[in-house]
Amino acid sequence: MARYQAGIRTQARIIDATRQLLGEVGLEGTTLKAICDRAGVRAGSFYNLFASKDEAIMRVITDAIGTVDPDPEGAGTDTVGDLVKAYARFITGQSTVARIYLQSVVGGSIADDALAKRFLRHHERRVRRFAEAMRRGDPSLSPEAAAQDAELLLAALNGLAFRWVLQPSFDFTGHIRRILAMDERLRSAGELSL
Amino acid sequence: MARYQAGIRTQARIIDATRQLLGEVGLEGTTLKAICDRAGVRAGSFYNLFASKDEAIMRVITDAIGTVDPDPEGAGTDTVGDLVKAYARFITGQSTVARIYLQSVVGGSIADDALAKRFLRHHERRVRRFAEAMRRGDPSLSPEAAAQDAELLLAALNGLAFRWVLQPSFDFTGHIRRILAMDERLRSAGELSL
DNA sequence: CTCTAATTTGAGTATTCGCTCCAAGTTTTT
DNA sequence: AAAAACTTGGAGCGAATACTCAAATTAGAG
Repeated sequence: MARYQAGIRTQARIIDATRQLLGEVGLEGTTLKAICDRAGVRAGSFYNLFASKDEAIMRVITDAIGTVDPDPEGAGTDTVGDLVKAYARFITGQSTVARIYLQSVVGGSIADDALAKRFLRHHERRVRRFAEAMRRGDPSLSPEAAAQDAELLLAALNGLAFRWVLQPSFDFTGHIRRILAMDERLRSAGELSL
Repeated sequence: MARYQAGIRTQARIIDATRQLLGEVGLEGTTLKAICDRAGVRAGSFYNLFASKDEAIMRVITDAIGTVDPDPEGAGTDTVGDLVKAYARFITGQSTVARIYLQSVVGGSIADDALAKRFLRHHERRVRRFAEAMRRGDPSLSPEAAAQDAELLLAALNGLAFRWVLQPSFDFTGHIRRILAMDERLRSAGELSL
């Protein structure tokens, strides 16, 4: 949409404002007026550059999801522990986006199908990474079993993130460490999956 | 508020309508008008019996949470497997409430502190149940370790529920069975926690 | 420099929301 | 029979929402 420098800069200001607001006041506080006020722009300008409010919000979310992809090159040398740590960093570092992510999935307020599918693809990519790392750690693991174990481990991680949203004082990183220690123990013990 | 039969019946109709709507159109579709239309009541009557729309919604949620409490007597003979099964039944049977539950925790739209605290208490009670069952299965487990393991197991269960909301075709019960099998294996193997 | 198109403005619109108030009538309890 | 609770029907408030549009301004390609 934007072709001139002015438009491009304005777009960037709007995205920045949207990102800030999502972090500060959440999804429901991020109104059009709030975005425009913070970006220093009238509603007319906004709609000259964006088709809808949701478009701006989706841009923020998808941008954030894209940037937190661990090991985007997929070098294939990560251990399960590395991936768990990367996940924990995502949650604690980008707690805003994490919350929005949970919120969008569960709420359905923004969740048009496109976004839901995107989240799903993101999740599946992550499952694949985890499964590959698991098989590197234990080559005897079948691809199917690894995928299921990965799904389960990620469920636990998401559940801990959820728990953290429910109670910010919850010791999220402590439980992550616990998972890491368990992974360590299991690997040295061999056999038992997950 | 309601003291006469008429008021009590109307209250029940309103609660029913609210519950149905939450299931059919979600939190954001459950407007005052929708509730009143379905209950066959004018707004004036509604506010004669409820202080606010949120009060009605909170009643539905807290009622639902109360009814799904497994083993309300707390007989103390459940195994971890029983509790996992009970949880799975809660999710698959009361998926509406489960979704609202996740939504309320994560969304903050209804989440006044009272409701958040209630959810937290509910979760903590569940953690306690799980931890007790774990210690019955393995008396050598310290209370602290059991509590942490319970927290982790519940995180995994919540994560699976979340995953199911994200993709309704997800094999939720299959993964639950997987957890049950894992629990079985670990118990026969002794030692390793969770 | 000029002309076109992108951009911005400022003042809207239309709708929905939760909620209030009231007068009049009905039902239930005391 | 009196009092209290309840319902109706409606009008309407104030605030918020996402969004629109004509006109003015500005940027940039030629």
